[in-house]
Amino acid sequence: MGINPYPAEKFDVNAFSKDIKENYDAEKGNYQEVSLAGRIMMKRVMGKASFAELQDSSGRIQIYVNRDEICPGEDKTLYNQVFKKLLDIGDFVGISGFAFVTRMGEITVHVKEFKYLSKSLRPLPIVKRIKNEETGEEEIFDAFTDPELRYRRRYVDLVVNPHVREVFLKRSKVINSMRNYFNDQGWIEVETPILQPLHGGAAARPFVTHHNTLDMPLYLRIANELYLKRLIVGGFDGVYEFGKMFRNEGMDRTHNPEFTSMEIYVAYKDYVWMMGMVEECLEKVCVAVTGGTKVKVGDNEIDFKGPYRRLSMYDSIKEYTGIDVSKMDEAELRDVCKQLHIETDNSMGKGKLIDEIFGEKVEDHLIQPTYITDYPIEMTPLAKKHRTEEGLVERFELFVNGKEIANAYSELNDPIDQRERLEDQLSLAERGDDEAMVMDEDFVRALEYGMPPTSGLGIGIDRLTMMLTDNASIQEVLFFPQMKKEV
RNA sequence: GAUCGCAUAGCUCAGCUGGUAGAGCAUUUGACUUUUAAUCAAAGGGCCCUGGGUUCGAAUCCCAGUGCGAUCACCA
Repeated sequence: MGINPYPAEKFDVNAFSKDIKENYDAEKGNYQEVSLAGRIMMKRVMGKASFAELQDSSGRIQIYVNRDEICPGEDKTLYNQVFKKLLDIGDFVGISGFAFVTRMGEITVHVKEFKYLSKSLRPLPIVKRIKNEETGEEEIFDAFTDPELRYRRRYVDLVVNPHVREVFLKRSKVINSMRNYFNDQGWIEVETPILQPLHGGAAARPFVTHHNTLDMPLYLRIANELYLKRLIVGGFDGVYEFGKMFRNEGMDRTHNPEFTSMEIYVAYKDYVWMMGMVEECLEKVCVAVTGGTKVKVGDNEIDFKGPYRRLSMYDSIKEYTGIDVSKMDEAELRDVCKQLHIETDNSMGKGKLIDEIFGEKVEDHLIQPTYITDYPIEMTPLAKKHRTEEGLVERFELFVNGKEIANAYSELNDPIDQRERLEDQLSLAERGDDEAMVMDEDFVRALEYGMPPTSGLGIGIDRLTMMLTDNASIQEVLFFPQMKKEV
């Protein structure tokens, strides 16, 4: 028939379905020469006239096709063969025509020209949506819901499930609004190595790879903290990076082997200042993504409007267990764990025991955004010692809906203290702790050149997006979550 | 890593105590010039996840495996 199913030339679009549906006014007579392109998602043929639904990037709109209008001469092939027979759901077409309202009251594009843009060889899942006349709610039939198929063929998921598309648009807004906020403060977006000779900056098992020319092992980064602090040494006042981190650990609904974190370091600040910054930033992000400061997460309504409650870790334990652990030694803490029915083992030090109690008894209660401050020194080798409290560091984590979404310190900039703390980690590693940090001599050397007092912050972007889109699974906020091999 | 659940047509799902594989939508053919989950008439469509076993006979029962999900443990 001489029809190219995959034409090379461009097709100029001058309107989107959403704009037409929102702004068409029969009295004004606007949108009388529109060109749209998209996929055919439904077809209703009735002899010499037909209706179809065209889906473009903004949504769907009904189109009306009349045989004698798209085929004015004797040759009715374009309508009878091409439109009625060959055109399948999922095919891309370009149309030109004018907007009007049907007898049923639906804004529709009356097609004058019709062009094949691309053929779909595989059938799309057909998802039907109908408005229930009694309730007014939209009911969905034959939804494409199988999680395995949705994740493996995300492209199909995105075509047929508009709510999925919406999640990823929000994810983009999370990152963009945060980036805009940082840029407005004059901080610099930077990039640091993903392939690192040492996997520093966090406690996790890395992925290992090998560089052929250098003939040396390289690690996919588990964190970028140590590199960002080198840049503060180098004289930047504020640096931040959005980037993928890689951890070779278990997978579940909140863990993917690669995930996105945002880390920021600002010179001449401390963790108290950082709490104020985070409040301001998250409030703006929440408004950008959801339109307001309140967001529904599961059964709770979270309000991201600052200021957030601030509670030291010891006080939080006292509040939810009635026990003051602040002066306890390791043996006493072990007794407390026993009393609270928390399992412990001998490798756990004082810091770990406190963390266990916190995790078991406090975390779940922290629904509205809450800063937990001042952590035991043992678990935090990169944070500065507390200015007044012995045995603690200047650190906070932000908890929302019972989950941690941000972690921040007054950064340790004393090179002698830093070396000792990393050496303590080494001895932990020798005792069998496979999550202990490694010594990074160059990083300590950088601190020896002098780093200004600095506050640093890390936010898990995937987790934050899950919260702001009310998704319980990380796979719902990643386009392509890691899957096992397809059989 | 442990426990539990699921796997049948392109999609969503039935399929009982074992006896020729089912529906709706989609697809194909035909009718229909403003329909809207269009309608009406007809047709095609299956490695019942894989491999063993029990049985005269297995989608169904048993064992093993694979994939996915949920809960738990570890972590962000």
